[in-house]
Amino acid sequence: MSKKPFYITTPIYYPSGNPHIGHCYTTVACDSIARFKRMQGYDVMFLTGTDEHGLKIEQKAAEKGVTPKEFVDEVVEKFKKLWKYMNISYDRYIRTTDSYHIETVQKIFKQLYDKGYIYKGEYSGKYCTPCESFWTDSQLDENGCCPECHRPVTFAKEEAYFFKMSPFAERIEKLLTETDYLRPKTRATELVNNFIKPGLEDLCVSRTTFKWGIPVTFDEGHVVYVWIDALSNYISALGFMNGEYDDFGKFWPADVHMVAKDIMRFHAIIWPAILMALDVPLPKHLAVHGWITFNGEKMSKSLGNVVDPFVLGERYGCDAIRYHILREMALGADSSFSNEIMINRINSDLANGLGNLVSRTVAMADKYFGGTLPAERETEPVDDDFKGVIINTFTEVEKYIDETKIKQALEEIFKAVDRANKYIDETEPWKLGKDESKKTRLATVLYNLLDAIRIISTLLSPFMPETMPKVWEQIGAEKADTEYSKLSVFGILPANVTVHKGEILFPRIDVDKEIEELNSIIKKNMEDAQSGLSAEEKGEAVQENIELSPEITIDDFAKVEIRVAKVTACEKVKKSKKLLCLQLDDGMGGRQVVSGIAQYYKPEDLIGRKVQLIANLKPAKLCGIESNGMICAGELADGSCKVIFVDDSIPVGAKIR
RNA sequence: CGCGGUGUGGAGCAGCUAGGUAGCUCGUCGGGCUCAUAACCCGAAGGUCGUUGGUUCAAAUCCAGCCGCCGCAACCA
Repeated sequence: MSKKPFYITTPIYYPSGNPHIGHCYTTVACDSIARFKRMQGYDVMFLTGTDEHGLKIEQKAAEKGVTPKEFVDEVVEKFKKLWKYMNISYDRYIRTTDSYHIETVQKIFKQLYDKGYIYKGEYSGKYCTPCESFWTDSQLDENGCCPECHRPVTFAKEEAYFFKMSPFAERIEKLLTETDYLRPKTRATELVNNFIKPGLEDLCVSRTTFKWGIPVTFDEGHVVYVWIDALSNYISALGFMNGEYDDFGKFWPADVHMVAKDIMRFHAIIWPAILMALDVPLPKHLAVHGWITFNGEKMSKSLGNVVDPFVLGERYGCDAIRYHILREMALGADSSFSNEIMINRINSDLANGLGNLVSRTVAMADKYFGGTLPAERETEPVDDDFKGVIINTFTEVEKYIDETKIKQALEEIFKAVDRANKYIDETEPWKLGKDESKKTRLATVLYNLLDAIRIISTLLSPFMPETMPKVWEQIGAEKADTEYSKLSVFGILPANVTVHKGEILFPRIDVDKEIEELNSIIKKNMEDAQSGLSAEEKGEAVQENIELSPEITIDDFAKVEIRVAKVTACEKVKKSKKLLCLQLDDGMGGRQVVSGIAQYYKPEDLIGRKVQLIANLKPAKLCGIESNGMICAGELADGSCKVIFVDDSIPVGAKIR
């Protein structure tokens, strides 16, 4: 009987920086499912990897003065190191710089071209030279200017290849709304309304503005842009259109692609479209999860709250980290990673619940029987309910795993832990231990507990692969006792099982003390990050600017008219997150300016203050509101900005030069 | 009138599709127990289920309006 295949993937991560806890999230989840499926007897292919092309990598490498390949090689090693540390059992690691992947991408590109799904297009008048970017008609702003820098676009005859999306719109809509491809399905309407109903736009799939990518074979100068390059890793890794592997027939279509919500769109719309164009079956499920937030805030390097997985692992063990991540993860929703929640979870579930259960059970077997139970039994009615609950756990967990609901699966397992702790209270083994005539009953109770722990720990082993073997050692379970087929049967451990008292599995953590220490680590990281950032980035930014901005003459400068203006009124632009609408007294009758600083200033912070106004800037509309000029602000390293206020002694309308 | 989601005891959530005693985890308080990692077990307190109105014998659950929060789109002139 051949094993049934199961194919699960993480996204391929973009190695422009070091891996962090966010990367762990998806990967640990996939790893757990992969391990579970292996335990169930599936032939599992678990794929992860890195998406190594693109402009950003090219730039980062240039900053460091190394080649792009050298740059990614280094980061990839860090990813692999982290996965090893987190016990990630991937079967294959794909790098988009691997030659076989390049081969596949080039062939896919060519095939889609030959089939007519990819065509060569031109941007006539839709190229922004300073941004080196192409824009489609609908991307341009109200004035037909570049949506990034809002300078006029040129009629440069840049050419690019496009992938036709529209032929697949209907099928994709059905895929999203009528099948259970998307998990959770709640976001399907959002996708359909935002992207499919307005009409799917053709996708730009090649670039000529950077070199670090897979060359288009039949058109020199063009490089395959991210979509086809990155997404097709899921099939190139199986040997689709390349000679490296021969697993496509076996493992495709994928059972689960797991991704975070920010790249849901690409996997929900673009990837199916590419596959449809290739006439290849679609993957079965796309499991989307949220982001890790830290104390309620989105994780961000500039905030310094990026948790280093290695630091956490050192402190609590990587299984505890894995458990917390998995236990908090809900499909679709964000999950919090505050120190307090994490520590409390580790304490209550792992230390007090599971760890203590193992500890007290083994300790009693040790204390009352010297470690080895006598084989005689004496059952009582209370045992039946207990055994029933434990055995039932298996069915529930299996069901949840098939639905990619890891959180619920873990909840189910820990219900069993609670039930076992309660069983100890029901049976009061410490009383039995004092009565010589009840030794047989006592042995029965302890045996039931040990066998329950056998089931619980086996079910948990895909999630906490490092610790569960230690449990087996303690309860005297042999490898054969922990087989999947024995999870639904009670009484697998030998009747005269011998326990081995061992180390504490999950030490209880002193919450207050620990949080204090973590906070100081975070604080230190933040300081390091800030000093590191500002030194590094400032230096580089200055250099870059000198290189990038061409020299201008005094005449050029004279074209810019900067004047002092006073903010007379200010309000937030409704329905916009970033915009403030300012009324300015410019000494020329007043004007209205819209500025993207709402995240940093409240309207009342600005009213009455004097600012620098670029007075002769061409008017534009933002969110439908007219803006006549702009006010000057300084940009900080973290992307925020500070308005440059003017000394009150300078009169309104004064020209700055 | 851009699109979608969400608002439930101190915190985090389930319940809402198929209306009918409001449930779970953590926390708090009280009790029990002592095998165990100050762990475990039992019990209690604590909720106008965002708000207003409607449908109904009956609404957290259906409908409409309003308010708040989040996401997407848009948006840093």
